[in-house]
Amino acid sequence: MPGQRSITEAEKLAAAKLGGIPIRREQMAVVANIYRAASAVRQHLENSVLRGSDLTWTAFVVLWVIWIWGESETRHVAEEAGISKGTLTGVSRTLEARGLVRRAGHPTDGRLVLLSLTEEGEQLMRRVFPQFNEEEAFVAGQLSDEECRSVADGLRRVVLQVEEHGEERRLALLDGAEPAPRRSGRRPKA
Amino acid sequence: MPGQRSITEAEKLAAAKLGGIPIRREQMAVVANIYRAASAVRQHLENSVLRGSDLTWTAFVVLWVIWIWGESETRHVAEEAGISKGTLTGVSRTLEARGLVRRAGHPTDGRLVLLSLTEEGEQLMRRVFPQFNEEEAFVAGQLSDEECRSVADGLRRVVLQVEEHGEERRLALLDGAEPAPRRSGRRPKA
DNA sequence: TTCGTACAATTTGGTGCCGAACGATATCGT
DNA sequence: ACGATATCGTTCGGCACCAAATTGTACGAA
Repeated sequence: MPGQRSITEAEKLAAAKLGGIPIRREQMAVVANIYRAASAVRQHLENSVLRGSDLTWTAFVVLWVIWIWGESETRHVAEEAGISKGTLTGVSRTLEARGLVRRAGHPTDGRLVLLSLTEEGEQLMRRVFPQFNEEEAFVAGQLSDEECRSVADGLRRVVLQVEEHGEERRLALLDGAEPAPRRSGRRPKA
Repeated sequence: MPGQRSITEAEKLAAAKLGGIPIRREQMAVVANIYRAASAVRQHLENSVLRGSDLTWTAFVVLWVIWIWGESETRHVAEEAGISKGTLTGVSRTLEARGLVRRAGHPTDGRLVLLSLTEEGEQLMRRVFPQFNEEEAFVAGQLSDEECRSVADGLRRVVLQVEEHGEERRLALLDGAEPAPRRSGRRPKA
């Protein structure tokens, strides 16, 4: 994890490198710390409670979504879990092979697949989630309940900003230019 | 990205599933939103400024660290960038192949490798970082400067909590038991 | 009926990324 | 000197993960 040589020092150095071009310091700090915190939290949870049950972060999130919302269509699960449909196909099949998840076709629409927890999956979540939540409490241990609410609210506003205006913003930035291909992944046919 | 069916509803459902076992709601919300925000921000930045320069998030972070701190030993870069040493080996070699990074042996300690930016790498950062920072400002657009500081401070406390007490906490949780192997990755020899 | 279009999940190609094992170098104790 | 030990960076095995291509199902229009 980050050595935290202090972000404000980094800002000064960045400013120097740019020869006076102004930097949005607060916004830079918030983004940097969002990412640091996410890595730290994920790593802590994986290495404490999740590994004990042989679950990756993503696998746990998927189980959690199905647990909470009940039997759901895969595209909804993928969106809620924040992963692509393709990734979910693999993860859900792994979980099915381990007997934690059931995959069933939709009764009337043959295109859909419904995911639900098996009894074993339910038991797992009843056992693991309290431990998970306990560690969530640990990582947030330096924040009061009120501070947690405040931070969570600020982050929610960031998520909403990207969800509501991100696409439009990206289009404006490109301004007609082709979207620039991704380096990795399957190459476009054309 | 997440459909945000509302976290408070999720809490109620989770509470119901646990039959009255109490949940640390605020802490749960803060962790969930840290992760949602991190994904949203990363995705937005990758799909706007980074793809235009054919950089992944990780590659950019690595370049940024070297740019800010100057020629550095790889283990420091890895820690600061929040990735493992093994990952850095691959990333830095890719960047070297693209002419953005130089890799040099340490003059007196033969085990070390020093990373620095080439002139081309410097130019790239002078060009890309302002765009990057502009998008950082965009994603934080719904927060005032003061709110940014407050959120960043809260997140910093989370990071510090994990850095300072995470290891000890994990050991206490295991309480003597073997650390439980990871599902993926190379198998232990024993 | 039979297209064509829309939309579902899956397959595929390729990088990201972690952590155990490994090989090379440095350092300390004797 | 010289082996034991620590500490680099690298290699390697394997899942995560995205986005394009593909395959399969549904459904309205001709």
